[in-house]
Amino acid sequence: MIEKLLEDLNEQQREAVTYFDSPLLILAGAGSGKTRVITYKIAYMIEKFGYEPERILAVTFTNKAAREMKERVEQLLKGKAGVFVATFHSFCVRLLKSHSIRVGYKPNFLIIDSDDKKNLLKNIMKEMNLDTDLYNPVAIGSMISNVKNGLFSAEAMEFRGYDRFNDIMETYNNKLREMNAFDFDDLLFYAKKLLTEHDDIRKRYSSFFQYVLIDEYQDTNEIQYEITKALTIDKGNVCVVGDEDQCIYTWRGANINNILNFEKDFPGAKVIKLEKNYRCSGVILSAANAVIAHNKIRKGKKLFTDNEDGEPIRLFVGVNDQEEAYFVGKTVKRLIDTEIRPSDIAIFYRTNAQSRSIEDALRRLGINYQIVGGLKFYERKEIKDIIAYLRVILFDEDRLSIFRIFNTPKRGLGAAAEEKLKKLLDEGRGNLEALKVLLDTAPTRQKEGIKELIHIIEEGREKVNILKPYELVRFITIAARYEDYLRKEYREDWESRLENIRELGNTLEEFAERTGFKGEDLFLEFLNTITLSSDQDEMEEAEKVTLMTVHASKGLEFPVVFITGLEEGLFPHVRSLDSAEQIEEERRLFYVAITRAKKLLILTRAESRRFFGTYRESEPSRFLEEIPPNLIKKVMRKDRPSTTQTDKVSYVKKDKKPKIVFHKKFGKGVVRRVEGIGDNAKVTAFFANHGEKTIIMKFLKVLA
DNA sequence: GGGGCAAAATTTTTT
DNA sequence: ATTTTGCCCC
Repeated sequence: MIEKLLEDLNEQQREAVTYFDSPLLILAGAGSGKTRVITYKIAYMIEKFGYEPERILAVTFTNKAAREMKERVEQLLKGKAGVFVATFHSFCVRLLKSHSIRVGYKPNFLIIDSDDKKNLLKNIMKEMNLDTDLYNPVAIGSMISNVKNGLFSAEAMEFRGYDRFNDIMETYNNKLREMNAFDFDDLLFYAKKLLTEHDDIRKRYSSFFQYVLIDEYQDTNEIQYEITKALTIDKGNVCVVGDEDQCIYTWRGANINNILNFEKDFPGAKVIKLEKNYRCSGVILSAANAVIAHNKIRKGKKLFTDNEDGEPIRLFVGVNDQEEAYFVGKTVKRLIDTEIRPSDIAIFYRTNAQSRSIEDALRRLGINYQIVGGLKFYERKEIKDIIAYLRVILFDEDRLSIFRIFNTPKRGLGAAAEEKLKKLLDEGRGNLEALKVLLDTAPTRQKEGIKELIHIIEEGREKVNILKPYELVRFITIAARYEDYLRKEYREDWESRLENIRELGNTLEEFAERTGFKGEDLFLEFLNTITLSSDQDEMEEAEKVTLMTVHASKGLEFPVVFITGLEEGLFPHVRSLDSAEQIEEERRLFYVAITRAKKLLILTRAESRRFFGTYRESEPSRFLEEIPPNLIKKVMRKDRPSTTQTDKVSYVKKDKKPKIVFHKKFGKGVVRRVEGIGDNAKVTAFFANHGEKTIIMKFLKVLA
């Protein structure tokens, strides 16, 4: 049966699937059927050689990709396969679950996100009385990350004038250890430590896994390389798949040399190039080839395709970013009005800040869209608050979360009380005990607030293994009077925030059903899973246009792609102009963007763009000149944006009859204004007995 | 301790 | 231009 499947493949793909004699590097050009090759290879191993699925390790870049790969293998094998598909981070978590004791951690560890990391560093540096100009928490955080990833030593930082760097990092690591918590880098760092410094562990896993596949190998860092090597160097049972032309994460430690030097690092390695592109139109592929040919740091591939040339690439130049956004919106609308589905369209930009003007334009034109990246569901304040309560209930030593909820909602506990709590915790007490001591010494007007907190923690701990997960969320919401707090602090959108908390409860229930975890374990697993969720993992499959940064678009494809902001200083970004290497990375980024497009590619730029409130002239991106002019058709300005474009509110059209809506509490109302679209639109309506109210659309019924 | 105001920061890309 | 932070006063 598997032999029959091989007939679907071209010669190079087939060779890539069936080759097992030595370590294998598959240089997979964009759209060359890489996922197909990996899934067929896994199916082939199982069918032909009888490999045990759970002893095949496949590492992907996102959880979404992992899920899809698993599904596709199971489709091929017509049944459950149980292949071990993970991201590097989730693989490391699995490893640490079993062996964390060896690196001085308990197995029920917590993973902290970058927000926690920032707060922790902020506290540490405040305590050390450091100049916040030089010692910026986020900057120091990324330096710590670089040190943990082996990019440079702590001494190098001290040499650069950060003479307290080592102290900060040590304190930071100690605090994490006291909290039994890992940051993102620690997961890789300690997993690598397990595999390289504990030979029994390395032997156990390298003999357990019959084969290891690593996808997106061009974006692996030093530590990930070491992990790969530790797992496979004995038997050479490894296949890495990647494309050096798509390496776009060197700034966070990805080492392009991992892929460039694979043959040196894995003796006897074989290299197979996949150069036939099945995704892009001829025109789009020619443009991509022409652009990437300007790079020097590469192994060199030349993609070709049997696809038709297709439509020319369009280029639009707007006077400013708003006109650019308006053009994008209008064009999207026209495409949707004809034959294209919204979910077939993606709009890319270099920096998150650019999304704003595009969003405004789409909203004004009534186009449904989703943003991949940006503020994630679990990063919303109300969600982080409730999660902090959960964490305090679960982890007595979680110092970050106790401070987050200490006076949220307000319960009369200010800076002085916080300072006292801090002292008590510094003396080595757990959260609960510290609060109890605090209660004894607190002035009368603070006692109630502290009692409330103690009650939530004690009661929560009793209930955590008894209540259903969403009931615990409800208990917290009620016990902390969180709904009152939302009503008071967020008059505009408290309802949708409360709805988000309910959604958190639902997600917990689903997670419980799907994974079978219960009680404390459930919450712990859930928290760690959401911390490791990527932007793409949160992507919806709804009928919406998708907006995202070029980085976030990695691995995806769309029939229609817009690449916006093609200007010097923006794309390539101004912070990447100092070196040839950085320019090459920007070019790879542009190459990634181009090759996401299947049928139609639309490029845009603006002659002037707003930065920090003031307009600045901008030159066309050098990358535009690298595309052969005969592939491009310039689009002329036609309809200008309306002169009232500063006005973000779209008023109800006058020629239409007034809409009447119904609300559970306020009754019938007449719509005055609508801001936004869909379920999340803010509707301002006049209610006979309650006056004008602004309500989220999903809480309203539209009456005929 | 919290509300109100002025000053300062914001924009690279993220697991 | 908008959002976040920091400071002052009640």
